[in-house]
Amino acid sequence: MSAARKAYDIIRADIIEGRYAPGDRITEGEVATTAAVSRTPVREALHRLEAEGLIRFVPNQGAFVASWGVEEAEEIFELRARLECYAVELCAQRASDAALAELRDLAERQLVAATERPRGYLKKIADLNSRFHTALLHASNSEQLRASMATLANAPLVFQTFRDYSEESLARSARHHLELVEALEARNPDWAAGVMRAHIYAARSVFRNVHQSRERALGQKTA
Amino acid sequence: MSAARKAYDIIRADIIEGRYAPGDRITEGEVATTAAVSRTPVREALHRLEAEGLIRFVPNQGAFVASWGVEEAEEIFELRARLECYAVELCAQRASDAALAELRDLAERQLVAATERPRGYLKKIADLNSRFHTALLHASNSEQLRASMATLANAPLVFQTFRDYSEESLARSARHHLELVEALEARNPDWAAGVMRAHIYAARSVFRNVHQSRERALGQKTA
DNA sequence: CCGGGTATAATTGTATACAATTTGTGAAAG
DNA sequence: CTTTCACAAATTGTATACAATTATACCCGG
Repeated sequence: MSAARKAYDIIRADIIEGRYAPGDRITEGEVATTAAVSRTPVREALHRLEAEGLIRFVPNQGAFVASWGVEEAEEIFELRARLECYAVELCAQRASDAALAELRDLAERQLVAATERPRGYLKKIADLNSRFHTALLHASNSEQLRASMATLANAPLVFQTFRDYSEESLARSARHHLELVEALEARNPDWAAGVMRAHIYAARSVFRNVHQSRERALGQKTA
Repeated sequence: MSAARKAYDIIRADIIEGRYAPGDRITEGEVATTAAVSRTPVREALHRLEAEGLIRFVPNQGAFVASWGVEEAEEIFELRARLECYAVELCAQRASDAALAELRDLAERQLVAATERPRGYLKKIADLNSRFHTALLHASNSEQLRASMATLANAPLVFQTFRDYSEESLARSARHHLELVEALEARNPDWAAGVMRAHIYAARSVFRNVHQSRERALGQKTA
């Protein structure tokens, strides 16, 4: 594995898993030491992460972990709704049978995990969910779309909220995926887009509820 | 100006203005020489351009100028339709009066240029058009949207097709901009989005016609 | 004449060294 | 005691040097 990739993986994991807090400054030297590579590939990784929206660069000051307000989160959901709907429309026209089979497999395993809830099922669901959306994007086979979506691959947003999903919401999310596959197998772009819209807006609704709960909790704490 | 920015500007201009053909390989050393900087900032610029979709990286082989088929062009128009519609919806809610005034000014000047056609009006229209869409994006005030659109800032597509616009198409494009401003001033997101959709799909139509003409011309040539 | 393989050259990937800018500290003046 | 200026430490930005990988050219065998 290349040194740049190594640095990228480490920094990304540190951000997503919360070892860097939003707004934190990431110094190149520190990462270079922990990753046991030089600063050059670290800079490369940081710039890539900036393009993906996980960090922001300030000239001559370095990299800071991006922080989203609730407003920006709403925008991300809106953008995902529009772009992923387009993705599934393309999929309905283009996806190979093999790709559809893979999507079905992922969706079915996610539904099993969501209903049977084995040990560590939350992590498993998050992983399957991520792979499902990635596979979808891949099956849409559009380089331009992939590039646009890359900036929204804000896994933190999805990842962090997953543990706040109710059991029913988790199952519904998995069922959305399954219905989406059905729509794709039927080669019906409108159906697929409709399911995807519902999927994203349902996720936004969960996010809003969680956020409001947190706000209330904070309000009581400070009061 | 930083060396990285310098290299970025040079490479980008070389691609957009056709000095690099699609599929061409860009070697770091060559750029470093012409830009009079070291390879380090050149690599940085290349990676940024990759994020913006203008070039593609192959590991251990370097950077290649991206090439779009007609299929990819269609995708870019689709993506622009969806993203810019969202942009104007945000604008209708958020844009300051000053921003609206600037947009109106740009649109009016474009209409004048399109109807009176002074010397060098094509370049002027291209410039005003570009500034209009940039101002729109800025007024929408969404960092996430800006990042997503950056990957589609494929000026080559817009720039090259402008000289193929008929006089009527040029005027219509300018009128679209004016009506869009009117919709924004009325704070009506649906109206604004509708105008934008029409605007983009009209542009796509022109592109298709031009493309088909070119195809025919090529067909006769080779026949 | 053509295909394969090896050696050489060119290019990318990485590390290190240096320059430029910023930030933090501390002492002196008010 | 606070503020301001200067200096020092730290960090980013860039250049250069080196290692690893890939492309090319040439020679040899068929």
